[in-house]
Amino acid sequence: MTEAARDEVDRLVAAWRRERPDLDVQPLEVLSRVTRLARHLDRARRTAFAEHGLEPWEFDVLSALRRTGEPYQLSPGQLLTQTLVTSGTMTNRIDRLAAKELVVRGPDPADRRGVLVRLTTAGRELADAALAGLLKNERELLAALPADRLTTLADLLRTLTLPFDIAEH
Amino acid sequence: MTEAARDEVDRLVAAWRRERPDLDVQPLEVLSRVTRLARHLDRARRTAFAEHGLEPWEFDVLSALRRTGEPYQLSPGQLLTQTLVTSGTMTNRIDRLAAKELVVRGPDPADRRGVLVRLTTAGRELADAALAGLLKNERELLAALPADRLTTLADLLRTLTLPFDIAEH
DNA sequence: TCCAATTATCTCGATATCAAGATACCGGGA
DNA sequence: TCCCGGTATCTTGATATCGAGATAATTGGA
Repeated sequence: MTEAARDEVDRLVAAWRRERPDLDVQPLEVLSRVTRLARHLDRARRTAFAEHGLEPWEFDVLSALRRTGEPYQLSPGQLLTQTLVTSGTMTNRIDRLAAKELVVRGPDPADRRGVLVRLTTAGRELADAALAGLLKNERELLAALPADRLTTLADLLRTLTLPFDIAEH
Repeated sequence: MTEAARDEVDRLVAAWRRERPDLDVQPLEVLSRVTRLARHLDRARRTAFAEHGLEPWEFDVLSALRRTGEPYQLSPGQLLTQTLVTSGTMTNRIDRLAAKELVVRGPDPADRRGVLVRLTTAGRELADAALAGLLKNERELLAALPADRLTTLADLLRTLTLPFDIAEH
């Protein structure tokens, strides 16, 4: 640990230790980094998707449908739990994606309250192209760590996300 | 690995492996978890801060000023780099915090283009109270991991955030 | 069969955010 | 001294998001 560079969170934590030496601010070492990294990732993704004329939120929805497999359809409610947005937001998103003809909305034959959102061919192709670009981009961001360290990191993060994912059934 | 529970990202990755076995989706194991965890954290923080009548964005700004130490003031530009928002957003935030008399805006004696944002006494007290609540809350979220694992996690995350923090000087 | 509680989706108003451009000021060089 | 690129902040217009409530259909029990 002789010459590892300090990041913004190191500075943040040092500042708190100086100002509030009475508090244990260790949680920030992990959680502030998670928040800040997510923010940076958002920006990086925005640029990556722009090559395909897509916004991050559009990819969120299209990719959820794409990885479901044939016939590439889900209810708005299922899309909610995967994308962590509210129902009003999802309605709005589906409207806009339908206007671009990347998805179509159809009735659910089994439940007349329900709706099924299905990927069009154009939507599927776009999702596939954008995914390839995303993975290429993210692989570069992760190149700083060897594969076994990435596995460790993924495992540690899973421990933290698990309670949330269980809480929502 | 006999009975560890699967989280939402495990399902997501499994779905991609089934649909696109030709792609290496390992990056998602790390980065999707970061994004989703950040989202969950946002919500948890929102609830924690609500006890003090604060929004997360308000704490972002107040805490940056608080940890700077006496006289608790920074320029809008310095606040930008710490909170990762755009300048228009920061102007708006300062306006609203000033309206609630949690900060005051004053001229920078050394640069007439500049502005200095300073915490009021009410702002400082609120920041201190909210920080204590935040740490209590986040410690619970991290209780699932022992201290040495948290250190490992923080180190791994630092490796990923470092390039971003360096890029912006 | 009927009713109440639950579920699924959508509507609407308020608001925070971003991107791009405007304004004002600084500092160095000719 | 004058200019000019660079810097600091603010303004504006467009837009995505949230939260709360509305609507409609389902389910299970009396």
